[in-house]
Amino acid sequence: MLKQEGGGDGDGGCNNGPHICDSCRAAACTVYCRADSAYLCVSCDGHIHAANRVASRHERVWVCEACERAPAAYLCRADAASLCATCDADIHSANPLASRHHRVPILPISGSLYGPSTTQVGGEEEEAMDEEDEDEAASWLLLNPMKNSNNPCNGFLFNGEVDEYLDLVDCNSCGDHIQFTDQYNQNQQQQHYGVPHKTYGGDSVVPVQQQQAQHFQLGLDFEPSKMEAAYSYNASISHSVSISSMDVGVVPEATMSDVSISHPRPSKGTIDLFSGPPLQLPCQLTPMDRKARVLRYREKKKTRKFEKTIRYASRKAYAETRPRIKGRFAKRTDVEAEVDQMFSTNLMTEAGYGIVPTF
DNA sequence: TACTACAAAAGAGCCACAGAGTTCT
DNA sequence: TTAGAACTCTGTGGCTCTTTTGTAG
Repeated sequence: MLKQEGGGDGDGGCNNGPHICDSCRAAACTVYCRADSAYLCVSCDGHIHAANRVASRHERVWVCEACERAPAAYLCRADAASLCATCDADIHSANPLASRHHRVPILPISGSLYGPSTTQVGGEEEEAMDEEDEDEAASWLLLNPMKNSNNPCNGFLFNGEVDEYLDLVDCNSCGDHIQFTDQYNQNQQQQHYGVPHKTYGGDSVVPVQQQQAQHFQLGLDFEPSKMEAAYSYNASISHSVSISSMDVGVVPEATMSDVSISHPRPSKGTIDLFSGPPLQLPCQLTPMDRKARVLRYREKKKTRKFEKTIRYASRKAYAETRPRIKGRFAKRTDVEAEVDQMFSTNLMTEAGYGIVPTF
């Protein structure tokens, strides 16, 4: 397919952290300039390519939103994400639904990306999408944990419910939720390092998708000094929900990507934040902030997953073989227990380790 | 436009049991 | 202080029921 461009580190891969801006060497890059063969952050790109007319005509492409290490080659409309060839292949070959995502080759962008005179070649769609996303991102992100310091637990909604898409890291200090955050942190650790928190003799812990975990480590530290602490984003949604878009039918169609994230039906007893009068952003955002927010939002949107993770494959196996009455687990009869005993014995023999195989 | 009836979707809860974790002796 | 027993808690999947939302008349 597309040859990996640039490849500053020569790895061309998607397995390390985000590519650092070749100019300031501080922020994560957001665009790749072909003319300069350079990865640039929002700020440096703005400075460099607004310097003169020649520079402003440099063709740039967004950096892959998944790995942040290679120039994007395709735009996935369903995920509203720009992806490099490698990530595109990875993500969209993961399952049949993902493979149906409509993707289009990304066209280079030129001119000023962030000013009012944005002239993107074939970027109108992107721009329109930006607006949509910005609005939505504003809804999602307006409770900025950094800025809204009155309530240390502002990741939680008024009735104590967790808004799972807000950053939870800052809530560690909230005493009422220590138990939750402990669990969260455990899970986070587990996902972060791809190592089970503990190794169990019996229950074989299902390995967390390490590749995905890495994606979450990348974060979107556009302004490391300001944002890193708040947004060292690990995207652990909840203890029973994992976050891969690769192993689930996520956002199957373009419409889904819009519908599913926007205003999920509030469950009983929850407060619908979207139904009230329009909430105001806590402060005026700079274009850079907005861009960063949108990108961060997109990243979350992309990696969001509603399917639960099986932590204990053995329990799953037991549950599946367990007799049921109207969906409920039923007591085993002696005969069933015997048969089950035989079954598990055979399984142990075949597997060789006495551990229920993971799926 | 307001109301009613129905369908669809979503979420909660239930069940038994293996095994991890905690407390007690 | 350590070992073992006893107890408590957690997680697992499929079904049903309830609630909410959307649509048609």
